[in-house]
Order: sequence, then structure tokens, then C-alpha cells
Amino acid sequence: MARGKVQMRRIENPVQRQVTFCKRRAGLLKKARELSVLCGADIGIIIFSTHGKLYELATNGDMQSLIERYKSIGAEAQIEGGEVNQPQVSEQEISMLKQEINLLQKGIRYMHGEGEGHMTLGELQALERHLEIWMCHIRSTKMQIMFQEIQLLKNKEGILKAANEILQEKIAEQNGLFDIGAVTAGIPYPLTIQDNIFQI
Amino acid sequence: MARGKVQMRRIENPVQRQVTFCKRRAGLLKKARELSVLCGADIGIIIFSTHGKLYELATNGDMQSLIERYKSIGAEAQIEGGEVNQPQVSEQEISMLKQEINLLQKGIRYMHGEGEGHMTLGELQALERHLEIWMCHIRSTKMQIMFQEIQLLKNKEGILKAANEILQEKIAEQNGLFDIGAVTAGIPYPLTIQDNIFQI
DNA sequence: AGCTATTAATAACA
DNA sequence: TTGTTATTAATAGCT
Repeated sequence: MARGKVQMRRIENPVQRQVTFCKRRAGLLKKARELSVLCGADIGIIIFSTHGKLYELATNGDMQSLIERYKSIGAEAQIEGGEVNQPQVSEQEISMLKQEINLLQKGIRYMHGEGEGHMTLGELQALERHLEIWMCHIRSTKMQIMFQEIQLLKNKEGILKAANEILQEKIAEQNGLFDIGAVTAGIPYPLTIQDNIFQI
Repeated sequence: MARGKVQMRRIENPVQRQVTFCKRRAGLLKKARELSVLCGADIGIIIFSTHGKLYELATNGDMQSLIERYKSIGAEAQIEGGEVNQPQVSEQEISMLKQEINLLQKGIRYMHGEGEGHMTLGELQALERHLEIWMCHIRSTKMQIMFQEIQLLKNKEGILKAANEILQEKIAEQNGLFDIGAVTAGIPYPLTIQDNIFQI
């Protein structure tokens, strides 16, 4: 796909083959990562160059657990006819859960700046809980702030409305001397608002 | 790469996600086959869809031998640092994870009105993601409503303040005849509020 | 599933 | 390897 079509056969020129291998390998891995992100798929790729060098990618968790999952599925697929309902929770799930654990561990190592990262499962779970609690706190705090503001605005409204009523009464008292119509002329809302938008 | 750039994040529309998964998966496997042919590499790809369905490709020989080759190489690589990460995950963790699975299954049975509940782990994961998305929608909707209300209240406040100013001016015009002090007597806030609580 | 308008990948070259 | 650019290949949005 560039400057001339390419024939789909082994590239004989070793230099050109190496360059192509490098570039297309990068492209393939990129595509795999994109597919994983866009569609939420778990993808594992193993590439052995002609010289036996290994390149790999596991989009979620690690290759090891992905392979285990693959084996367990493959086994099930081969059985095909035999239904096994009880051991439904086992092999496959364990490997998936291992993936999740590794994912968290990676996340932690990442957060701590790529240092080593030996945390027990208990620690991980504690961390997870903490993260959830933090999120809850953040959310409830946000809510509180917004509710407070709403309350303040309601109070202000009440005060202003009361003031308005008093002022209007004052003016009404001197009916003959001034014209009240002019006062409320340019105001979109009538001063005696009754809408009920205040009840959520 | 077509009719508009695509954001690199999970596609939320399930139909579109499925279509994209199908197309890109085909593209990825094609790229892998091309790389294998052009550069003589041995490539293995394992793809698990969100529903847990398996798609695989092994360009030379079978996946099994590729995995074994990977493991042998991988083992060498792991020895390198003398680290033993694998047995870290075991017994206790499995039981805890089983608990979590049961929890979700219970939740599903509960949601579906106590009917039986045979869902695969893949389905459970999908459900979890859906729940998260629903929560996000609910939260953002809630936020929208609250912001709208705040905006409405601000508008009302502005209107009322304007009305108050006009009324005050009216009264001020007739200074000698009435005493303004009586008007604002019982009101906690002065009518010319300047506080800045309106900026969140 | 097919069909294009566009974007993305990349072969050749430096 | 890495970067640039002319072209081809992949594919997003529709039907």
C-alpha cells in the first residue's frame, strides 16, 4: 500500500524484508490494540521472526492468562457435546480473574512510577475499595455543593420576593400619586411567580 | 480510516461495535497473514470477543506448538531476573473471586425476578459494563437537571433583583413622603447582595 | 452484506 | 532504525 502494489510472497531482499517486518509488525500490533479498545476484545499476539526473536502483545492482563483461557475454551469446544454445569466456575474464570489481578497490579506499578510492585491480593482489594470510597466521597461532595448552592439561591429568591411584596405594598399605599405599571414594565416574569421548578 | 476519524475509545453502540469488531478482526487477521508470508514470521493471534467467543489464527503449524514455543522462550526471559510471579495467584484468591462471581449472578437473578440464571462469565462481564454505562448516563442526566435548575434560579434572581432596584428607585423618588427603612427591616440580606456564591 | 469518501498504513527512498 | 511522501489498503457511515 504505497508506491506500488506489493506481491504477496516472501520478500527475498533481506534488508527490505527486515524493514517491512519492522514496520508491518508495528502496524499489526497497533491494529490489535485499536480493535481491543474499540470493541472491548481481549487479544493476544505472538510473533516469531525468521531469526526466532519473539514479539508479543496482550491487550488485557498478560499472555499467560490469555493462553490459559484459550486452552480452557479450546478444551470445552472439543468436548462440545458434554454439558458440565457445576464446574462452570473454574479454569476459565480463574484465568480471567488472574488477568484482572494483573491488570490492577500493572495499574499500581504505573501509578507509582514504574517502580517494582509486589502487592498482595488483599492489598489490591483494599486499594480497590479505597478507590471506590474516594469516588463516592467526591461524588457526594459534588452533590452537596450543588444542593447547597440551590438552597442558597432559593433563599435569596424568597428574600427578594418578600422584599418585592413589601415594596409593592408600599407603592400601592400611595396609589393616587404614582403609576405602578411603569415599575414592572420591562420584567419578563411577573413578580408573583408560582411555578414549581423548585421541587426536583 | 473512512468517512470521519474515529475516536480511540470503546464504541458504545452495540450494533456498530459488533460491525466494527467483525471488520477490523478480518483486517487484523489479514495483516497477520500478510506479515507472515512477506517476512516469513510465525504468528499466532488469539481474540476473545466481549461475549467470550474465540477467534484464532496460527500462520504456521498450529496454535498449540506456537504456545509451547512461546512458553519455552518466555521461561528463558523470565529466568533472567530470577522473579517468580506466577504462584502468587492461587487458592484464596480463587475463592474470593468465586464469591464475586456468585454475587453478580445473584444480582442478575434478582434483577430478572428470581428466574433461573445461567449466564456465562462473558455475559456477566458484558452486563457489568452495561451497568457502568447506565450509571454514567443516569449521573450525567442528574447533573444536567441540577445545572438547569441552578441556571433557572440564577435567572429568577436576576429578574427579582432588577425589579427590586426599580422599585427602590421608585420609592427613593418620593423620599420625603415615606420612610424606606421600614421596607427592608426584617430582611437578613441587604437587597444589594454582592457575594459571589454564584460562581461554582 | 455491498458501496464510497476518507483516513490510515506503508513501499520506496533518503 | 527513523523520517518523508506518493500510493495503496482499510474501513466508517450508509443503504
